[in-house]
Amino acid sequence: MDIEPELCRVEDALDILVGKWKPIILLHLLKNGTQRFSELKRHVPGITQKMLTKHLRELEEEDVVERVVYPQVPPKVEYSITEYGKSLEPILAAMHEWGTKHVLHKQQKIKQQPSS
Amino acid sequence: MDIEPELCRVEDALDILVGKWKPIILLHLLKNGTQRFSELKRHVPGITQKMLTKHLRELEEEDVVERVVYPQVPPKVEYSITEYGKSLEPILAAMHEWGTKHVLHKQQKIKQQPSS
DNA sequence: CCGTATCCATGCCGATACTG
DNA sequence: CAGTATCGGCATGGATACGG
Repeated sequence: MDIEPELCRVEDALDILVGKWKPIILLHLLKNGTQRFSELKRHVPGITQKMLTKHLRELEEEDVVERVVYPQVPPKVEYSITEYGKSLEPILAAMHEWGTKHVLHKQQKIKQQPSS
Repeated sequence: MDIEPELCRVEDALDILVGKWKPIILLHLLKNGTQRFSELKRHVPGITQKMLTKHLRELEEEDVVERVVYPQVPPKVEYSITEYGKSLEPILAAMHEWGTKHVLHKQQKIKQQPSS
């Protein structure tokens, strides 16, 4: 470990990952491979079309996701993780492991703070 | 790998880490141990008092940082990482490694997009 | 089916001034 | 020294309606 804060390159990855639905979108694409817009929308419950479009565009801009449009009626658009995007998986994995390991901590806290 | 998106626990860690100055603050506390408010302010160039206070309070709220006040004049307040907070280090390390490994990718992009 | 456009609420963050 | 108070800009994200 022992990361020099001055040379810290932590922000770059964070910038890509931050966004309300971005992690889940990426995990879906990582696990299930290529997905259509409507498939993603179904699998990410609660997300609106606007946000899904926006996040996908941003991830595309970062070269993390690839977008392929099939010029046909009705339209068909497929999204997939790029090789570059796959390099983010260790980070997601680290966060996921941390999250599963520390669910208890969170539950303890809720006990301490009795609801109104 | 192969994280089930449905059981995804990625957001918890992310919520703690997200904030303009939080990663650098944590990195400093991890590397240099206990630090006074003014020390942190010096070592995090550009941060305002307000943001430093705010972020530290939020990290404290998450049990990631501990705050110790010495009741004396002039005031002295020391901050340090908790054991729980240290568990975040692998995540920071993963992001840092990713960042250093992919600086080049970013530079390539800038070349492709000639400035105005 | 895969988007845009618009409106709007909230929150993050900076700048600045003030305090025990 | 270590904060708090106030103001204001800007980005994020939700709701909804519309379009090719």
